[in-house]
Amino acid sequence: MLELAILGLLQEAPMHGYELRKELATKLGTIRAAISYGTLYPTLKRLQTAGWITAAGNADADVVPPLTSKRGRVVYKITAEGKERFAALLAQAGPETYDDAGFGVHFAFFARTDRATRLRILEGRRRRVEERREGLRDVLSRASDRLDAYTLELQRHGLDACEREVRWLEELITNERSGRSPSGPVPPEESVPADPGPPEDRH
Amino acid sequence: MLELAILGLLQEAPMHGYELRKELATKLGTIRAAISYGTLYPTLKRLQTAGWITAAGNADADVVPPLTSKRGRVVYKITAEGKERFAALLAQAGPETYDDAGFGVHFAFFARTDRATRLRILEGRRRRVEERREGLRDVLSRASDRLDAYTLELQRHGLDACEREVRWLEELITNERSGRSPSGPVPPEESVPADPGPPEDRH
DNA sequence: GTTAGCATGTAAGGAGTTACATGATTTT
DNA sequence: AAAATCATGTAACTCCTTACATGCTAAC
Repeated sequence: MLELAILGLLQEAPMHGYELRKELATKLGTIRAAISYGTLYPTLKRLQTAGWITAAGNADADVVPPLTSKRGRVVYKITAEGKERFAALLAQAGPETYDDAGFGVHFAFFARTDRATRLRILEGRRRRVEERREGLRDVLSRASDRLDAYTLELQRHGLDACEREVRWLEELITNERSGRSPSGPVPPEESVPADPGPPEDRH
Repeated sequence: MLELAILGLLQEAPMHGYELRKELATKLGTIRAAISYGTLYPTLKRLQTAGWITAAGNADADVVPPLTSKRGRVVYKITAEGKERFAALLAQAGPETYDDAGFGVHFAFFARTDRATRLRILEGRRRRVEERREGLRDVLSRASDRLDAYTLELQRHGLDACEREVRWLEELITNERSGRSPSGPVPPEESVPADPGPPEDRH
C-alpha cells in the first residue's frame, strides 16, 4: 500500500520524506491517517535498495551535492524500474485490492491507470461491498432478535454505508463505460497523462 | 480491541474459540473482517494467563471433563477479574477509542455501558469525524486545482461519508440526552442488562 | 544565541495475517 | 470408510506504531 503510494507520488514529482508524508496525507486523507516516520523512512530505504527510487541531496549521494534543495534533506526520485514497478502494482489485483485501504490507494491513482483496469477494480470493489452488504442484511433479518438495540443500530448504519457505496460505484462504472471522467464532462486525455518524455521533471 | 470484544462476548455466554470467532464476525461485521485463528487462540491464552477468563472442556482443565460440550473443544468463561477488566476497558478512552475500529467496538457494547460514558464516547467520536471532515473540506477548497478528477472524487465521497456520520452521531447524542435508546421508543432498562448480584461497583 | 519547527533516522514492540500441522465429529 | 466440516493450535512474517535520538534552519 505505502509502496504503491510513494511510487505514485514520486512519479508526479521528486520529493523529500517530510514532503512526501504531507502529500500522502492530503492525497490519501480519506483512507488513512498520516503515516509515521518510523514507517516512511525505512520504506524509502527499502525502495532505494530495490532500485525503484534514488536518493540525492547530501554528501553520500552520487550527484547533486547542494543543488535541488537545502542541505540535510534527501530528495527521492523514481527510476525507470520504479515506474515499471508502480505500473505492475497498480494493475495487479489480489484480494487486498478491494479492501477499504487497497481500493482507496488504487482509486487515488486512477488517473495513471488504463480504463480496463479501472473498470476491473471498480467492479471488484463493488462485488466486495455487495458481499458485505448481504452479510449485514442477513444478520439484520436473521439475528435481530438476539442482538441489542445498539448493535443493531451499528449494523444498520453499516448497511446504509454499503448501499451508498454500491450506488457510488455503479455511477463510476457507468461513467467509465461511457468514457466520462468522474463527475466531469469529458476527459481531454486517456489515462497515463505523464510518462512520454519528461514533461514535469527537472523542476 | 480484540481483548475488549472477547471479554464482552464471554460476558454474554461461555463459548469456545470457533464459536467466538463467528459471534465476533456477526457482532463486529461492520467494523472488520473475521479474526484469524492465528490471533484468536494466542489471545485467548493471554487472557487466561492474565486471569480474566478460564478454560474448561478437556483433560487438563480443573472441572467439567465431558460435560458442557463435546471433547476437544475448550470452553472459555469470563472471571470476576475479567468483568472488571472489561468494564475498565469500556470506560477508559484513549485516542484509539475514536478510530473507526475502536469506536465500533465500544459502540457494539453500549448496552453494557452507562449513559455518561456513552455520551462521552459519542461526542469524542463526533469531534474526531468533524476534524477529518474539516481536513477534507480544506483539501477540496485549497488543493482542488492540483489534484486530478479521481482523487477529488475520492475526497468528495469521503467528505460525504463524514457529514453523514456526523449527522448520525448527532441523532444518537440527542437520543441519549433525552433517554431514548437508538431508533426505538424507550428502553425498558438502563444499561448493564445482565450481571445480577453485585452491580459492578466493588473496589 | 536560543527557541521553534523542519527533517531524518533507529529500536522495540503491538496487533494482526497467512501458511502450516493436527485431530475430532458429522455427513454421505 | 471417505469426505466435509468443526476445532485447536504454532511459526514466521508483515505492516505499522510509539518513543527516542539527532541535527539543521529560521525566527525572535
